[in-house]
Amino acid sequence: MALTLYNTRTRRKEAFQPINPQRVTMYVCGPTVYNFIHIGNARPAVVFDTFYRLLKTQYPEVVYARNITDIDDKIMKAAKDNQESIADVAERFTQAYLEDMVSLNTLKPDLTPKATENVDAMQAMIATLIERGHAYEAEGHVLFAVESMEGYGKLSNRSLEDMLEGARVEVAPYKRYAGDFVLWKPSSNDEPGWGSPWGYGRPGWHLECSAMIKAHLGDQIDIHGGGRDLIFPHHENERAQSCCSQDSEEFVRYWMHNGYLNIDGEKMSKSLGNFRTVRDLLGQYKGEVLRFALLSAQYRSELDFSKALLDQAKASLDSLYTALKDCTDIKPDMTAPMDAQPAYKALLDDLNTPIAIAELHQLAKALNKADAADKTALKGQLLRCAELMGLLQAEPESWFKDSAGEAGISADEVEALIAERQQSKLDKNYARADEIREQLKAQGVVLEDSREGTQWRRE
RNA sequence: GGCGCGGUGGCAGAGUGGUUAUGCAGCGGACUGCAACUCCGUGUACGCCGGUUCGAUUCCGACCCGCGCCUCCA
Repeated sequence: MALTLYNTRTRRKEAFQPINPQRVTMYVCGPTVYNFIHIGNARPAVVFDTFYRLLKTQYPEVVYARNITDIDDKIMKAAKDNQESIADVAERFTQAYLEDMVSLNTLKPDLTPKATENVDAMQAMIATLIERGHAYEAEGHVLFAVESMEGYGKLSNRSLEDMLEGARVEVAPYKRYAGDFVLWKPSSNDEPGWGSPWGYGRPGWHLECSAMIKAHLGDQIDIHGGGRDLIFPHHENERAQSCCSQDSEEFVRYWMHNGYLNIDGEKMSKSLGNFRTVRDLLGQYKGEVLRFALLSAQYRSELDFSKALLDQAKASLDSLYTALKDCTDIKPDMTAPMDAQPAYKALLDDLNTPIAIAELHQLAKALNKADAADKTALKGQLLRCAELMGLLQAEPESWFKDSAGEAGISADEVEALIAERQQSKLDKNYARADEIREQLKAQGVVLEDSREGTQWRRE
């Protein structure tokens, strides 16, 4: 089965052909740790995690790196505002991020490089760029000279003239050319920094990814991912740094960018302030619900974030888990080949998760209707297809009985009321039985009677 | 000003030059003490106007509307 994906650089879908089929490399831009991540930040984490899972089914080794930007002016500001050290702020939000990633059921990347641990590699790259005539020093800064690179702007599909025409930024006086960007900038004594041939200072934002890719993955990688808003300037500049510091026209084979998460039709962003943190949402919804919602649209599309979206995600998962709950005693066959699975094929086509999810529903429906003999295979197919998307990995029992956020009525209390209701039913006291049903319903607990007894679940 | 994306049934969201997913919600039915779950049935929607075509939601052109990047941002 061939994997195809949309390459931002060429602006079309291409068959995926890794540089080395024995070892596929993928780098995704992680967070700048100055705050909790918002649900929009979670989208690339979930999308590329799914892509990572998919790649692992096709290649013997996949090396996935997702960085942590732990030195940045925004972190410095947060530290100042909170009267905390920069290291403490970075550490605190790094831990929070990793916890959020666990809640969203993302696999741990193979590498999680931190900017502050790779300053040497960054300085080495700066030195090379200066040596090769692509960078220059000015007033304590080192700047990348964009005019020195043929093809600058190729990734984001824009020309230097066009960019400057619409420019809304003031041009620093020490720049030779308005579009030049910072590789190294000076720090004052009370600011964090490192000694360097260009003075005490700190790296520019774009540099860390270039340097860490080179240091940890090599001169060329297969896939580089991130949100659409990183295409320019971040990835354009990364490309400039990497390509110009070595003799290669491209250092990334496939650039992949996810679309925005919107709120009321507008991009969710920290600067607009219209965001919801993952942390906050986890108080009301399980991580799997958030994950499902993020995968309910194809990754390049915009996705409108709303309560309705999450409620629908929850309802869909309830329906899928119901199918699993009803065959808890069936041992799934997890060995059948995946190649023919429609859900798998859909994912191989540029990660078409909406179709893959639709196929999950088809499998669940087939499972509900199947004879006992067929359930083993169908349950296995459902679980394996879902696993590719990081879904349906919980026990149905806990899915339905664990509460999402604040604990409501306890399981023991529910069981006690069910017992009382059972007795009421035996006594033909249906009024009391219905009263208990209503009482539990009001507390978010639904009862389901069957021949085998009464089951319950939280809504 | 430059570059780019999108407008699909009540909502979400795929897809296709002709047989028009999927989920949620709704409606009818089976099942049920009641209910839930499940199952069965039920919805010809593709912004507007032209063009190409035997046939367009799908291709081409104009238009309208929304959004994004060009500044930190996933």
